[in-house]
Amino acid sequence: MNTTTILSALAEPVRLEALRLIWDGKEHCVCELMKALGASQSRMSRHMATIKAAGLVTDRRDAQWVRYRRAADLPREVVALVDAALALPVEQERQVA
Amino acid sequence: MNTTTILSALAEPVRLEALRLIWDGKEHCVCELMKALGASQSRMSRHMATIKAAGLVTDRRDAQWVRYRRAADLPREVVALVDAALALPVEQERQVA
DNA sequence: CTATAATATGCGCTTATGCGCATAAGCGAC
DNA sequence: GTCGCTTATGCGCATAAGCGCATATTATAG
Repeated sequence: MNTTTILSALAEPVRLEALRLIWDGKEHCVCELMKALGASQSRMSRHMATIKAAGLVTDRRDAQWVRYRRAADLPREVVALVDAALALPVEQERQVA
Repeated sequence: MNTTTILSALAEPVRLEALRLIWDGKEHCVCELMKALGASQSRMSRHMATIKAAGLVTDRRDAQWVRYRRAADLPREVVALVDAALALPVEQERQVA
């Protein structure tokens, strides 16, 4: 459990919005998240890897899908941090034009 | 008020520890912080600028010192976030040898 | 004025981050 | 085996972040 790693994982709009979706405790595949957030496949996959490396989610192979879900038994301090981050205003992605 | 900017400001050990010191509401000069955290002068100065840009602290000239203090009237969601971040374990800086 | 102290900043450098593209890998259906 | 779908990853590139060094800036004291 690494404080900076967790905070860095939160400090990116796509990752934070992915966490918002995942925070419901249900399973979400990468394809769902990438569509919901408008991210490319590789981009989404790597962001999920970052969130997973921070320990905030777990993943599970299910046929051709990988199901991500909120990690169980997270320390309450970590849950409080993520909750607090999700309480901040949503950010829009920078548009190109 | 920018969510990612705030989270990025927290996602660095020296900045987070500086915030811990500053979070007491009292004024702290850069020289105090750099000594307390073992950071060089320019490093500390820039980190404080980052925290200030995120809106978490304000500064004030006082003779040759610049006094930083926790920003007043922060939205309660932001205060909750910083509190939650400060509740996580302190990180030690990577030592060279 | 000079000297000293505290802080900010321009510069160059190194490293980290984020991205798309292409491809590999995993899995089910056939 | 092949095909199709989903996900991960190697690669190259562009940009951002972080740092030290030196110097500029701001202020006090004498």
